Amino acid sequence: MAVDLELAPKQKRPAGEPCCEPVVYPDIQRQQAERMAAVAKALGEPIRLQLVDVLRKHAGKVCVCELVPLFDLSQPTVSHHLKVLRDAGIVDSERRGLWAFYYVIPETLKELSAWLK
Amino acid sequence: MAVDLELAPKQKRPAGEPCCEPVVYPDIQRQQAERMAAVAKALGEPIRLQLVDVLRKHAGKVCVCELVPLFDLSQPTVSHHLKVLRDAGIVDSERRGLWAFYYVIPETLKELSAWLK
DNA sequence: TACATAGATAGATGGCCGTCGATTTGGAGC
DNA sequence: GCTCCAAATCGACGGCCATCTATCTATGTA
Repeated sequence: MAVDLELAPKQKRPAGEPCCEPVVYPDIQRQQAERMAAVAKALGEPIRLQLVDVLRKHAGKVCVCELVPLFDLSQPTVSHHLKVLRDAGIVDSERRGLWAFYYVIPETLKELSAWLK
Repeated sequence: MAVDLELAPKQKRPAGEPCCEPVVYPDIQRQQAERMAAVAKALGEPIRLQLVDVLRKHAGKVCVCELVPLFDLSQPTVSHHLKVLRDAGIVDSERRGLWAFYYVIPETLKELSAWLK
């Protein structure tokens, strides 16, 4: 059984002892994982990922009034999801008169993409 | 106001009419977005992303009994999170005697990484 | 001024999900 | 058979979150 390269309990140990040496997991990695998890969480809702998908398909910025009819959801619900995406730093918005235009911030997605790779 | 390249309401329209032409959003893209959202959702919990982080730091496979003491969580909770990751196709496991060894399936992460890029 | 419209916010509701302790499963060894 | 142990599953609880309707804010127009 080739467990040499693997992280396995080191040996048989007396009952009552902890099962194995704790693996080190540095705080820096922990913090970055938490940051990435926050971005992933925002993308974890199908509607939000679809919003991102639509937004980045357009070079410019997309009016909210174009986004709402794409989904079988109320306007406040879409507005809520856009806010979640904005709070996660995935999109940003810009107001022009009555209209609000949303656009993707590519760096945030790139950051997660790089972490996953 | 330069909205030429942007997705903006096309014109003033009579009251009562829908606010704008619906943007086309093909079902294929919708389906893939939903698949990617499922993966992102599984990664959206800090503990789960940390589990993935630990697993991929090791070339081989990691025993559950090594993972549990890394977090301030009960054994059933860690087991639950591992199951969520496995159901999403992000990790898989292999039993050897009393121990269970988990490992990352790199393709799934690559797929999401590519989608984000 | 008043009115209409786009989008954001507030508050309520229902369901999902993370967590736990208790129990079960299944393999190892006696 | 029996016991011990690692891991998974069960059942319950509590909090978070997606959704809605209703309302508010802000801007444009008459």
